Amino acid sequence: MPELPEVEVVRRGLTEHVVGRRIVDVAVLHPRAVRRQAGGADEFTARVRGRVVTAVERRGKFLWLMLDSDEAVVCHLGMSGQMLVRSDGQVPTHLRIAFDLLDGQTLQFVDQRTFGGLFVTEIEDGVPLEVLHIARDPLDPRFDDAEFLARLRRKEVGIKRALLDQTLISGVGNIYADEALWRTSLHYARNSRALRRAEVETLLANVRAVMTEALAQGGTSFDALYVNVNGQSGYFSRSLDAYGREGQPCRRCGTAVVREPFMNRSSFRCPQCQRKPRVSR
DNA sequence: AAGGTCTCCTGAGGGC
DNA sequence: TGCCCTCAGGAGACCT
Repeated sequence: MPELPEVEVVRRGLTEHVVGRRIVDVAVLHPRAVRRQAGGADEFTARVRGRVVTAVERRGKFLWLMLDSDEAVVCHLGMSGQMLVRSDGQVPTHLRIAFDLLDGQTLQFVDQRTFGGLFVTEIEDGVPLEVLHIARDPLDPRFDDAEFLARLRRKEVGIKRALLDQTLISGVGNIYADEALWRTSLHYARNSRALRRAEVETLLANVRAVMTEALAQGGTSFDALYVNVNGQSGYFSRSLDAYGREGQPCRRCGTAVVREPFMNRSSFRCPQCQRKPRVSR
């Protein structure tokens, strides 16, 4: 479950269901799920077993469980990861890691494609070591708009690439990048250096607005891969204006939305409202 | 240094 | 029914 709103839905669910609970045992069922753990599954298990979860935090698409050892279990959901809390004893097909909680519930990391994963690490300044290089996300009150603008001007990069660069601004993925660009009437290839301050401010306001609206609706789910900790889907997909709307009329001007290859995936835009820049300045 | 391309995986859906 | 193709909410490693 990838972008910020979907990860935040999971964070809130975990806060409700696992904070204060003790992890009595943990089983790693697929080694790829802990490939970022030095020492592998044995090390992961040793550092997690017996610990109490004290908080669940997030930066961008990274999520972590704080432990009473002052270490953190960091989680990235990748393309298809889920964190599920259940008490019905069911074992999903792609279960990769299972945490047995003292209260009888099971916390499951389920991941069809195994692009996601978990690892235990140390905390520095409140953030796991491996998350330190990730920028604050736009819903973080300490996100610095002026610094973001300054960094955009220090480079010459297409604006969508910049939105997807987790070291510049975190939490934005392919869906919300396309939605925010549509709302701002910007083409994805607009040069970051040439954007006016007001355009960047409007873009940031739209990133925040679309993510806040999506969060209120439980995130974007196209299928059962993207669900909250109870297995329920969000319903923001019905509110999308650009993403996935190839051939359908732009909700602003009626022109058919186009899909174009971009960074080995797809970008959706209105060819009328989001004109291709003539030159990259 | 920016921007292509490929890779890691599994599964769904379309065309024939 | 099967087979082959393309595609998917991420992201790091190469190459030019």
